Amino acid sequence: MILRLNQSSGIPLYLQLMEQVKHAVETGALRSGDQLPTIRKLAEDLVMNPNTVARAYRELEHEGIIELRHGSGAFISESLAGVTKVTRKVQAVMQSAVERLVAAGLTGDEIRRLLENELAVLRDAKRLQGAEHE
Amino acid sequence: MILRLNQSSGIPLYLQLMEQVKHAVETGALRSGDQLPTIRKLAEDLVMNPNTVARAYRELEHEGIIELRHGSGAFISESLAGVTKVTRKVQAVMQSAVERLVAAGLTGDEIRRLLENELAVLRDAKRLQGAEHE
DNA sequence: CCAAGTGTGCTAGTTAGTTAATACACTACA
DNA sequence: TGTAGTGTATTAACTAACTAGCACACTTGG
Repeated sequence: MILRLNQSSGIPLYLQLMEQVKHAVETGALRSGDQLPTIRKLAEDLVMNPNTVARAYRELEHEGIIELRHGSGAFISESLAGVTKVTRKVQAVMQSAVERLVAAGLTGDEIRRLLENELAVLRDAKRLQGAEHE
Repeated sequence: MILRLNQSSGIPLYLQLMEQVKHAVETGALRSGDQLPTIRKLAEDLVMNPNTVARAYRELEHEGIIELRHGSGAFISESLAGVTKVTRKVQAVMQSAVERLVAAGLTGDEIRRLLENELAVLRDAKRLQGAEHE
């Protein structure tokens, strides 16, 4: 598995790392039990501070994507077995929607706004049902 | 038209203002030619610095949503006439997709990631066609 | 032509987020 | 059992974004 960084993109390095690991998991390039590069090793390869890699790993663990074992290393979680299949179906839904929107001439930003509006509507609806807003 | 702010949400005030103006335009609460509140007036009503309102207005102008006239005030652009009808259709596409995804148990964040992935795929596809990345 | 009301520009203070430096604690294995 | 390799924790420097203060410039209407 190959990880790359874009130092000048303005996107935080630790987020770039998280994104790439997630994407690798979703596409199947990384599977449950696979070991990730060591914090120090990866930091050296990418010429960055180990703390930054550590932060990416820590947050990935918090999201349940990976598992950190103290003296051993970082591994893809075991509980992600059936996830990819569901992901495929769900991806199809989003893909079809995005294709139609792009065909209608919308830009990425406009599509994002559309989604945010829709999510806002749902939040409002929930609030009216008496649910707590997180 | 009523504008409100959430001081403690962590979302920048000027973005909250922009969002609400955009939403009002999309829902038809504001129409082409309508005058918006004065920068100072709105700043006073909402207990914030006029510069923050000015920033929101400036960026809305840059996006073509409103038009600023120096000694006069701020007005909704004239060129937004047919926009809302297209918006309706396009909203329906997104709404249907989001409903299905929520029904599948996905959270807002997960749906956002799904969209970002899809947009990334499109960007990559375009790049391979030789198009320039903005 | 003047005065009140409008948007504009420049500058600085404040804050939150990101990254880096350094020292610590746990685990595997010879 | 000790040592090399792993993740962890604390602190500080750096950076970018947001907001505010204050002075300027344009327009309208009397």
